[in-house]
Amino acid sequence: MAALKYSRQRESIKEFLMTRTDHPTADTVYENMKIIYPHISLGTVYRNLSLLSDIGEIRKLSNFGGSDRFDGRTEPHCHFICTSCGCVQDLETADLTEFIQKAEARFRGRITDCTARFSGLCEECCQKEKN
Amino acid sequence: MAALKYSRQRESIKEFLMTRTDHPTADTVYENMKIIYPHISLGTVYRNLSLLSDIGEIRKLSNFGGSDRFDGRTEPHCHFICTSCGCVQDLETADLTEFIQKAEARFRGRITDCTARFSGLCEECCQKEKN
DNA sequence: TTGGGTGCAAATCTTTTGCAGGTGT
DNA sequence: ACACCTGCAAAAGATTTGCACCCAA
Repeated sequence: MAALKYSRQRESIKEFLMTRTDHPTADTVYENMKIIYPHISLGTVYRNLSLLSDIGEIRKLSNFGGSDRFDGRTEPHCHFICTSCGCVQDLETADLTEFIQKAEARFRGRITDCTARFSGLCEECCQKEKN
Repeated sequence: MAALKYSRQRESIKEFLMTRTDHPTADTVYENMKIIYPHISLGTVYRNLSLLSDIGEIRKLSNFGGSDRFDGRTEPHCHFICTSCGCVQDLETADLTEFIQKAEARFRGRITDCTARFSGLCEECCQKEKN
């Protein structure tokens, strides 16, 4: 494991993700970083996203249908994706730990993490459907 | 929705998936189909996998780190991926429905599906670690 | 000074698609 | 015959990587 050196790009990427709750894609991060660093490259964004997610400072949400998304919240929580508008939201699920324990009880290996993803209609799309 | 016509390639792909429990990637399916149909194309494999998954005869498991994987089992069940060897296994989780209900109780939209994915060490890798 | 970080561009990998010809119904 | 399906190849997207230069420690 290489020693980590400070980089303002990486700090900005992390800060940016902390301010967002919509789980942006790498490209969205890139677009926003360009405002601050006009010459930043997509490669740098990917490298840092991957690095941050490796050291656990952000979470990478693999394929919700298109590009990967990134999440500044690292505590365990679940995600919801709307099948109509495609938005991704956080979901509070208090029983995640319990759920993991139950699963581990009947599994012959070791479970350390769980990613639960719900899908359906978000509040907004639910409303629209009624009209 | 277009009318569905029989195709031996599609049947073989489905049959193949039913015999496997390791959730192969499109490329693995392709390699195996080539044994039966030497001239089959990767495009055909992708088209059929996507079609079968649309009509619910197979399940598509999006990004477990690399390519998508496909599952011949369609009843609700969870998956486990080993962080060490990368294998993907089925996991029996009886309480999935209950888990969904609990989540829906505190959500202001409608939840219709849930995909839960566990990670950790599989039985084999657990053993190896002890040595 | 040194090794990590960056920008740039090319390369890779996965998946999708246009097209012309083949095939089930 | 009419759609749908296929093989082939090119295209499209997303992510990774090689390289030369830059910068934090």
